[in-house]
Amino acid sequence: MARTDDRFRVAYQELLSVIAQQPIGEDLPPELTLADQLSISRTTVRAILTAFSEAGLIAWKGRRKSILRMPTAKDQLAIRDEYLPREELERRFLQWVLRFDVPAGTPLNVAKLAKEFSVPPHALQEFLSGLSQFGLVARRPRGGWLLLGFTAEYAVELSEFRTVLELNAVRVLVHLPQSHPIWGQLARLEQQHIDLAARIDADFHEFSPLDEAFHSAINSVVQNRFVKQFQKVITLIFHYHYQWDKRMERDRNEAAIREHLAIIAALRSGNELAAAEAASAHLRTSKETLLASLRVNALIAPDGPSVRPE
Amino acid sequence: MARTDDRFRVAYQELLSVIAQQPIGEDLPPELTLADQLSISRTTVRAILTAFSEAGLIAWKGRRKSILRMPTAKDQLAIRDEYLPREELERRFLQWVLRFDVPAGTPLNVAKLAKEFSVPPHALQEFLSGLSQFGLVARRPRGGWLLLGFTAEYAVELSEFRTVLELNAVRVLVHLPQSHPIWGQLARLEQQHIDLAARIDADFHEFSPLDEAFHSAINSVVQNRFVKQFQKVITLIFHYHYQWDKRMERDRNEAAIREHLAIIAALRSGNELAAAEAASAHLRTSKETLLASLRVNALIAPDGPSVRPE
DNA sequence: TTTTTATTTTTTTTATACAAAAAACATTCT
DNA sequence: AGAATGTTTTTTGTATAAAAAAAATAAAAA
Repeated sequence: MARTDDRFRVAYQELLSVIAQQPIGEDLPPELTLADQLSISRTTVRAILTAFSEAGLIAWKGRRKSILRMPTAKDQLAIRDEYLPREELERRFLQWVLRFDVPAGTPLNVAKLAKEFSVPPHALQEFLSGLSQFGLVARRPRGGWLLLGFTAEYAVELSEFRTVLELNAVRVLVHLPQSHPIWGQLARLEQQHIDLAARIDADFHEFSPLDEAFHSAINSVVQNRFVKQFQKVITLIFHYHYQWDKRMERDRNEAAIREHLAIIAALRSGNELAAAEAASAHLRTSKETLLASLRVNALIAPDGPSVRPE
Repeated sequence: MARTDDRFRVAYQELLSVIAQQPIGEDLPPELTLADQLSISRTTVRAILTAFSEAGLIAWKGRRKSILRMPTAKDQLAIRDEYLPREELERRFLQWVLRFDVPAGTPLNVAKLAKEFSVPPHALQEFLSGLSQFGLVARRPRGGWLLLGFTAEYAVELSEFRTVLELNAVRVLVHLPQSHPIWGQLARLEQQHIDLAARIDADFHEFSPLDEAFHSAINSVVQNRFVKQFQKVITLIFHYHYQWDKRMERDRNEAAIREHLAIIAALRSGNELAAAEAASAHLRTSKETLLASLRVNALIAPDGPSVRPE
């Protein structure tokens, strides 16, 4: 039919709670002010005010909008959340792709998938179009979409690309002056690594967020929109896979902590080659881990969506 | 209404010309064979055959489809080409963005633009969504799209990203064995550079394609889908800008040829550092040229939609 | 039994309609 | 005059419809 009135409903509820916190008889600010506060257009503000007026919540005449009574349960407006927000779709779809490694070349049915993920079909279409930039899906020559899937080759190329970007960041970082905030950050991270290493037997699962913090700190010294773009996918994919492969997690994490500490030390030494070598070594292990987790996942989930390790 | 029958019309014309080249009385191959030949589904083949049969072109009964008469001018079907193919849209849109450097933050009207570029609105929507990955456009918080535009910062970040990728390629290339085909390719390119240098006064515009060939040869040694993805945008943007800025074209090209030759020599020496340094120097000039062309373009194209004293 | 055709069912693609929301414009009140 | 409101016009997002094309299935002929 027409576009949803979700925006109206959300703003309605918001304004309702504003009214609830004010005394009866108080005047509301001008429409434009309300529009700014609620981040909506004046049109929508007026729609809400009309609704309030009809409900007897306010007396609206000219530029006076005085509160007549406190809102009750009856004034509440149900907010339908049939549709997922874009980010949630992204998360869910990637999870779907990465979890059951769907065979490369599976055709996707847009209408069905849209229902499954509870988004309008065109939203999914657009989302797929975005994903095709990352090579996870592709448009079929005669219409429709193909899921290219998260294959071993994909993982290898992603790892290599990650290495290129991160080594570049390391090369930049190593020459930054002592006054740069990154050094303080690294010192804090170093301490956290040492702390965790001391109690690794008990708390080895605390490593995952620390890993993410470490790598994102290193990459933060490169201010480049293209790099950031990819960083998003890279962290997402590495992070997901990390969560599954539970074999040897303790040992793996302990080893990674040592590698991280080696990188920090090398960075501090100011020796570009040494730093690059330390980072390179760590990224190599990381790549191997990713590939191993792919293989394991292929073994434990060989038949369709039935096996959910959640 | 419904989807267009462009596919039908194109295939119709194609099959018509096939018939025209065969004697009367000849039988056409099975539907599936025709479908494969024309790259369409059997359904569409049958639709065409039905049309031919009704026009008295063929006698179609069971699995016999014999040609009754030669096609005449009346049998021709007009092919409407109202819509641009995707690639053409991409080319045109980028040209539009890059040419009139539209101020950053201009809102885009999807419906109008779709008409202007003669594509269905949703095709443009999808295209914009793809472009947003490259940071040229962005979705507005409250609906609609913003053209972020090709700003100087964008150019700088793009150049830097290009440098990261290309230096990586150089570092890989320098260690490749003599038997690798890239060395032969480089030798041929070197010769072409020397040739062009000798007649630079007359033929300096021949440099542009040579430049593209040179850089794409270097990058070809990195087989990575993410790298290739970006290579596309990078070459496109650099190439466009290269074409406009005609100031000092001869001198610029001559200098670039020298730099290219220096890179080739350094690569051949097998010295990674020297090669990286040579490439780095060239990419620096290239970045400067791009930035200069941006400034010039802002000066020489002060009419049209671009005059905005900001 | 295999190949080819006939028929039916899905799926994709486009157009259109329409309400919601935003934006632009005109008017009124302080 | 300037701020706020009332009114009108654009634009956008979603649903629906419908045709085209593809895919799947059943039937028939070689």
